[in-house]
This record gives sequence, C-alpha cells and structure tokens, in this order.
Amino acid sequence: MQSLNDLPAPGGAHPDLDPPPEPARALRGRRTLYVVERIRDMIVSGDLPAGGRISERMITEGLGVTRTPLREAFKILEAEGLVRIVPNRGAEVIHLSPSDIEAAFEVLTGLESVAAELACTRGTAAEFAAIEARHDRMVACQRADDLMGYFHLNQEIHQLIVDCAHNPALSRVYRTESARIRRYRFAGNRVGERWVRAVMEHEQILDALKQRQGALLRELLRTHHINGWRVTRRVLEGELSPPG
Amino acid sequence: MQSLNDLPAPGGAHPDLDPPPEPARALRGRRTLYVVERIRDMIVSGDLPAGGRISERMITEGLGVTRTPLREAFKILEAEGLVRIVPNRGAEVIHLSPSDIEAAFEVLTGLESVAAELACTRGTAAEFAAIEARHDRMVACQRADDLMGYFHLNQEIHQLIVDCAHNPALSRVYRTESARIRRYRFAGNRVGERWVRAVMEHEQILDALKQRQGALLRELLRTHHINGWRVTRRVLEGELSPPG
DNA sequence: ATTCCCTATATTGCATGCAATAATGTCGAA
DNA sequence: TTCGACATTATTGCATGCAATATAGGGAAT
Repeated sequence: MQSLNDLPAPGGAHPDLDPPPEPARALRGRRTLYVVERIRDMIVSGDLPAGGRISERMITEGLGVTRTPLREAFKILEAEGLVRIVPNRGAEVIHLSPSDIEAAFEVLTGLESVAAELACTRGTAAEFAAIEARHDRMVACQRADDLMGYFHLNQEIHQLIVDCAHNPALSRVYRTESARIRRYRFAGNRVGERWVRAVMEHEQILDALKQRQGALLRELLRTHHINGWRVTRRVLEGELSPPG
Repeated sequence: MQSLNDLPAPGGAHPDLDPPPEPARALRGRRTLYVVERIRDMIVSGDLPAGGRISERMITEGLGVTRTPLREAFKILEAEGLVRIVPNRGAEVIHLSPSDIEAAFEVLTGLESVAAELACTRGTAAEFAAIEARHDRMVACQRADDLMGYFHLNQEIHQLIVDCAHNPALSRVYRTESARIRRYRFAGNRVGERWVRAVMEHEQILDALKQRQGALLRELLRTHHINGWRVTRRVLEGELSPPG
C-alpha cells in the first residue's frame, strides 16, 4: 500500500532514516482529507466489514499517516454517519439494520422528489445529454453483464439528476446519505429480474427528465426506489440469495 | 466563562498550579463533543459572526480546552456545513448567500414533504399531543410578543413533526440542515405581518397532522416554507427592515 | 506618502509523549 | 476444568513541541 510516511520525517523521527521519495510534502493541510477519502472508500465499497472495529494502528500503518490526522478523519466520518466512535474503544464501521436502510431510502426518495421538479425546471440540455450518455453506457454494461460498471453508472446517474436541481446543499446531502447505504444497495442489484426492470424504469426516468415532466419524474423515481428497496430488503433478509 | 482547564493538569503543565475544582475529569472521551456543541451554539445563535474567522486561541482560551479536541471539533463542524477550514489559515464561520439559504429551504421542504406523509401514518397520539402543547405555548408567546420564545418553539415544532416520521436518518439530516440556516431565519420571523400569518398556517398544519391528512399536511408545510422564505429573503436583501 | 521587500511574530499542521482506559494473559481457588 | 482476581500489555484521549505557512511591522527606494 502506498505510504505517505516516505518523507523527511519532520517531528522526532530518526533523522538518518527515510531517504526515499517525498511525494507528500504538498499534502500539508490535506492529510485529514486524504485519510477521510481513503477510509470512506473502504467503507462504502465494503472493504471494511460493517460493524468491524477500525483500530488506529491498522490505518496509520496502512496509509502511512500519524494519529492526529487519522483521528480527525474519524470525527468527520462519524459526522457523515459512516463510523461510530466509542470513547476509549475507538472507531467502528456503522452497521445498518434493514430498517436503517429503509429509513435512508425514505430520505433519498424525499430528496429526489424535490430534485425531480427542480431538475426539470433548471436542468440544462447539456446536463441531460451527460446523463443520457451515462444511461447508454449503463445499458451497455447490462448487456455485457458488467454488474460493477452498471452499479457505478446507476449511482452516478441518480446523483447527476439531483445535481440538475442546481442546489448545492441538496447535492451534498444526497451524496452523503447515498454513500451511507451504497454497500447495501449492491446486493439488490444482483438479482437478475430486478436488474432488467430497473433499466426499464431508468428509460422512463430519462424520458420524463428530457421532457421536463417534473411531476411524472418525481413519481417514477419514487416507484423506482420503492421497487429497489423491496428487492434489496429481501436479499438482505436472506429470502433471495444473490447469484454467484 | 467556565473553563475546563481547572483540573489536575495531566500533560506537561506546572504541577504546582491549578488547585481549583476539577469538574471535568469525567470528560475524557467527550471533550470534542463538548467543544462542538459549544461552538455550534455560538454559530447557530449568531454569537459568532458569519464569515468571521475562529482562531484556535480564541476558543482554547475561552473554553479551556487544548488544541487537539478543538481541531477535531472544527472538522466535525465543517462536515456539518457550519464552518469552513482553509489550510494554514484556520476555521471561519460559513457565510450563506440568499441563494444558499433558498437552497437550504428547498432541502428542508423536501425533507418535510416525506416526513409529512410518514408522520400522518406513523405518528402517535402522544407525539401529536406534545406538538399541540408546544403549539399552544407558541401562540402564548406570540400574544406576549416574546419573539425569542416563539422562534424557539416554532423550530421545535417543525423538528417534532419530522420526528413523527419515526425515521432517525430523516430527523438527523433535518436537524443538521435546519441548524445551518437557523440564524438567518430569525430575521424573517420579526416581520409582524408574517408572524400573524405564520401562526395561522401552523394552526392548519396542526389540524392536518391530527387528522392524519398526509397529502394536505405536505402541501401546507410546503406553502408555509415558501411564504417564510419569501419574507426572509426580503429582509436579508434589505427590502424590509426588521423592526425594533 | 506609497510601494515593495525583508524580518519578526503569530498561527496552523502534524508528530509524538504521557496518562487513562480497555484488552489480554496468568495464576490460583473452587 | 472453570471462573475470577490481578498483573501485563495494548489502545485510546489529550497535551504539547516543532516545523511550515501566513500575517504584521518596519525600513528603504521611489
């Protein structure tokens, strides 16, 4: 793993050691951000197991940073709802129950509802075209059975629709809340039947957006989320097994 | 100001000094939280001017904490959108433009829209009664011309309606986003005419909630926010001067 | 007087050390 | 063997020191 510690050793570290490259001098003022992004990726992608503890040593050694920026990163991740800090015991990845996930879906649905109407009012043709391009690539991913690519583009499309509302606060909150449950949503997408249907729904969503039919778009997104959650829940509860 | 530093001096402080009370020993693991809450209050209430810099010394001396928990607090407040940290220059209170505030209103409206329908489905009679009690006290505040009390109860009522949705994520996001613009909303409430009308709207809102008419409640809240924002904007843009 | 540059000072970013707490291991009694 | 008290070790919370950067002040040239 790429280490940031390969630099002149400012503090009290041995002055004779660490002669290797110093790619990180410019990171002053950005270390915490770097750590946050790194850990966030690990949590959102599922590399760090839900409920699992994240010891400071594990990260400091893995990323080559010291404890101060790491501890600041933990606080940020806690504010984002990705991590829980238990006093004297450190940080652990938040584990979401099905009802927590359902709650998050409700929030996202509400945010997309406002976004839908605003996007149809304020979105530009260029923005719509960018979404359509992603949509086409997403369909291609489905045809190629590239679940990972599909999932990624899917997320991106929803974010871009929200971004069309030209409301930075909305985009920010949507992004954060979306990240909280991303790892759990992946499961739902693996169900073949749902996958096909989801793409069909996306077609309609894209059409409604392009035709600037806000009320319709809102309803389509709402239904899309309800359908998605229904499948996701069953997968999470073990009723449906994700195909190998 | 109450200082937390009046304790045994663990680190390297002079061991002969600081004999006074030690009320904060139990704060281990909670210092950052304490600082966050303190600074958040100062920002939300307007004690710290928007756009103003918050130097570390100013807070460490004021609250009697050291720089480590303070810097962690800044990171949390940045994640909450209350503060901006400029590398090598420290933290400053976020200044929101009218369009930022409008954006926040849109987010809050969206969140309350979901909340409205859910609250009418899931809210308990006890919760409704608690809201009604606040509402009555709020009306009393209006009659007594107690703007501060009115404002506080108003905020509380909206949060409680959202809480009726029994969705922790929704409550959390609403609380955070609401705090971001609280200081700016106060201005809007000072306009006498709006004040009267807002209370009337609250009557209707309460009725819709008690009768569990979700769609109606949603629309009433939406209109309520639009009306509120219209006045707030004019005050912020200086078209209306706040009396007193 | 104004502008620029240089120096002195203050402030921030980060690394680290010490104390408090939790986790772990050991041994003896039941 | 199992359980629990105690000692040992590891880990976290926080305070502080050092280096990098920004800020302020002063003097010289214009």
